[in-house]
Amino acid sequence: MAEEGLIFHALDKNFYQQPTLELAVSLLGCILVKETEEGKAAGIIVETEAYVGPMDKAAHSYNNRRTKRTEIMFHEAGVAYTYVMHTHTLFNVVSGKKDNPEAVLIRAIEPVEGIDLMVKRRGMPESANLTNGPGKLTKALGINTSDYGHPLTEKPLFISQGFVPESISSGKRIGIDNSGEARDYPWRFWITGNRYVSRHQNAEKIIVLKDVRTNGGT
DNA sequence: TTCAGGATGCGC
DNA sequence: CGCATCCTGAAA
Repeated sequence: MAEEGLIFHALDKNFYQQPTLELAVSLLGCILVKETEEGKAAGIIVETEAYVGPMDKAAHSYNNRRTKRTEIMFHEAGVAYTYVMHTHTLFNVVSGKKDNPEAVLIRAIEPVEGIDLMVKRRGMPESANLTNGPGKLTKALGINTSDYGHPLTEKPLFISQGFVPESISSGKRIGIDNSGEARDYPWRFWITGNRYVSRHQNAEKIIVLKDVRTNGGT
């Protein structure tokens, strides 16, 4: 029940200084943590998508489009990019060098702490449905547009070192069918077989990483 | 499977 | 103003 007392340690700025596609992979297995007055909630990142700035028609920052909303994507890596789509908040990790508007969308997490709080916020019993989508996980964690621009190296919203996935799959991104050729880029990544992944899709490629990398570590 | 909800940006 | 969108839950 009460999985309390887990200690999370925020990854430092250097972690985010890797190319966006690599960061999207490295984030898998890391822990996303949000603390509020209601309590702490955290989950393992199990699904990501890369959005690679000016040359990616699916990115908000395509063609260096710079608006009040996309402004934070031009910031140096390691801050939060939140925005509202329809009635849901989506959470991205800004990546790339300063003035390179790139980001990684967090699409799903696996709860590890504060599950009761997530159940309460989502208004439904515990199941994979709690956090298996980009709009669902923000609601479960209490992430909203007030987190826009927040450095992910600091409380109350941060990313901690976590686990090293044994296998990562990649495929086309979700929900970007009107983005021309970018539609087919295999820039979606997920932990192979994880039950919190938002949608089933045949992997174009499976990378077995066990013993090949360390996760956010030294 | 379809569809509305309703924030945000952008073109007309 | 009208329309599209990195989505979700409910209805059919």
